[in-house]
Amino acid sequence: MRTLKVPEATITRLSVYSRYLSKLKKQGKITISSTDIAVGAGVNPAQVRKDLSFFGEFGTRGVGYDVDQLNWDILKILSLDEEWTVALVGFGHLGQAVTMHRVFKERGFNFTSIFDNDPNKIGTMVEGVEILPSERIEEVISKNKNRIGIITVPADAAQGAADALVKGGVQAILNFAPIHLTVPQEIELREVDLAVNLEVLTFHLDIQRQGYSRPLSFIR
Amino acid sequence: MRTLKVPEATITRLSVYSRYLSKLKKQGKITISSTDIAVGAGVNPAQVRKDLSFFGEFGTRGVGYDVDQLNWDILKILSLDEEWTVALVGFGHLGQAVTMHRVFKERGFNFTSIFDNDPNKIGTMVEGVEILPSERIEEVISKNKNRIGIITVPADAAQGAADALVKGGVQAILNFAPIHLTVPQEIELREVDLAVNLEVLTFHLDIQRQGYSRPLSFIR
DNA sequence: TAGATTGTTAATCGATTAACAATC
DNA sequence: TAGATTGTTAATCGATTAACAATC
Repeated sequence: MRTLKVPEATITRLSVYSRYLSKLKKQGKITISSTDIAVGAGVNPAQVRKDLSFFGEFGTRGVGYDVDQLNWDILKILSLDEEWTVALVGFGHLGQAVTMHRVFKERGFNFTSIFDNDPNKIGTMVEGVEILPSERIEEVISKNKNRIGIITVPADAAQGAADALVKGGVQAILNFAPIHLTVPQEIELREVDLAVNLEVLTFHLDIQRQGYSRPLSFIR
Repeated sequence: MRTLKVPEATITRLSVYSRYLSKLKKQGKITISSTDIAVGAGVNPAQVRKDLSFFGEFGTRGVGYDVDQLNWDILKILSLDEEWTVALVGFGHLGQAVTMHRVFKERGFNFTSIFDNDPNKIGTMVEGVEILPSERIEEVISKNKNRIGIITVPADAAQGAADALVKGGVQAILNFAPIHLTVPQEIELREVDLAVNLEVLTFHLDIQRQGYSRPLSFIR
């Protein structure tokens, strides 16, 4: 077994490259250079080649990469050559946004378990899936064999949702609630914080007022 | 003027610390150590102290930090001591999720311009704000003096939305569309990619199958 | 004074990028 | 062969963390 040290950032970029390649394919493009991928993804060309080099050789020197082939290779690396069934806890606005999000469908994610505690929502069908109360998370998740859980509940309910998901047997959690969750070591946890991203902007906008200069690395 | 090299990651963590401090304050906690902040934010204690050190000295040796004071100090650093008015383009599920999101209200963000091209939505009021067609972005943004724009339209409409926001005079853009946008250098751009975050999880879950080992830095 | 905890330096660690040989 | 572009090494750059003096 090869042992590689793949940076987390490499994985996120591979996902971006792949989506850009899908788009290029629709446009009928056959081959592409690392420079062009870099432009599409907003990164350095050397970065693109380095990222790919963790997983093998995918291009042809002097020529570039085959758009379709490279896309498939990356999808394979990301394990997107299989179908994934996902559980979602919290069918509020954010939960609805996630389940309906075009990009998740396009990339083969299937929401097979949906939970919410609103009595008006429980029992409702969402694209063939019944909304269930969160007390049934453990039971239903393990029945449906969901390996990934997405949390879109308010902050104060998020840890409870995570605990239930873990009990039900998920191996990975994507948390959108604005709170840091504690999960067992072996569970993959990824936290996406909407407010933080907005607050990084406010920091930068008033940077002159406060007299902090930006590091060179911020300059695009 | 002091010249500091503040890592982008420091800013995101400050935002997380601040939210955790708000929570602690509600719980009646008066002082806190860097170790406890670190636990709440899921980072290293040295990291917390280092992050703060870019901006000054906020604690008392041997004692710790005053919860409320530190929170205000961080809010000041992030420029959250002022009100921010925000423009949103795309009032689909994701746009609704963002405007309704509790955390944005709590942190003082005010959506004063909302755009969507759905004829059924145009003219509708959302908490006192009328939904307008996106051809009016430039005009309305500059009238409302929005400095920040949030993009929650589908990928193929995102660049157009960004261009209009820039023409209207926004200084920062938060992009949720799954595509890399091109904006003038002086515009702060932050891209939050929902699909990417899910695909990082699928990569990790099938890592054994493929035989890639995870770097030590991944181990929590 | 003893114990606790900050603020900061220096070491470590990791990620990005430039450069270039390999090769189509 | 000349031009183009990859794959990879080595250098650079930046971020994290350990350690400890300062000090409450």
